[in-house]
Amino acid sequence: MAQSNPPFMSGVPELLLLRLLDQQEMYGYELVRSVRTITDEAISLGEGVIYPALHTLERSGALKSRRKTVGGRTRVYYSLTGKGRTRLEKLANDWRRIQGGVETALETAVNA
Amino acid sequence: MAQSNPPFMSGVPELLLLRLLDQQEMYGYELVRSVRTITDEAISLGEGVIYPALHTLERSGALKSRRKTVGGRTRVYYSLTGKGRTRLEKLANDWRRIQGGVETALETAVNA
DNA sequence: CGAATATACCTCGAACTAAAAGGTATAACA
DNA sequence: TGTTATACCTTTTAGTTCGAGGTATATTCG
Repeated sequence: MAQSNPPFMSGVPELLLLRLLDQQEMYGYELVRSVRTITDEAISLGEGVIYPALHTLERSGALKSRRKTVGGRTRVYYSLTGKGRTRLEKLANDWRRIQGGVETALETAVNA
Repeated sequence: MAQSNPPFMSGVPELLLLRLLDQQEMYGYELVRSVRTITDEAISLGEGVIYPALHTLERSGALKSRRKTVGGRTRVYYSLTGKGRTRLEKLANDWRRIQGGVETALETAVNA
């Protein structure tokens, strides 16, 4: 019945968001730019990725939010919960494991 | 009309296959185990990923194949073409770029 | 003043990848 | 003889991300 695991490479957008929000609270529109900036332009996530991800993370209890009106515009600021911090640790470890695997593959000569 | 780019993280299975086949010709069933081995168990790709990927790569001209019968069993050996080598370079660069981006994000402190 | 751009939120549909399961067939081993 | 290992393959499903679109207010510039 094809009970599928998530693709092994996925979760990077989530990882980046959690990492950024672990350092300071931010709002969605700000995160769009911050992701691009902090990854040195290597990764660019559109609003169509960021907003749904934030909602999912909040629903899962990894983030909490509060609305704040600044100069007539409403912003939704997100920050990490304890659960979110745990999740961040897990995803960071997963990533490092994958990354190490790929690196080994790219650098190791296959000695038959 | 939603002409979507491939997800930015993808192409790792393809990268691993090209990398392995750049070193020596191999057949599908062998690659299933080699991927697991060379990535130090970090990445495991099933046959449902490997075989379709090989076919796609061959169709695109990155791989060429030859059949070889060994002990009553037919194996399809794949090896890189020039095009495949170019593709490997590209994917390896893409990967390093992404990897660097994530690493920076994980390690950089956000100084407001 | 009016128009264009920037800020800020959001959703929906399509595209793409990868996972799992299932299917065939031969050989080896117990 | 039956089970496990080798070796190929496809199809279905699930999951993620992408792009396009939609709303609304503020600012900037001609």
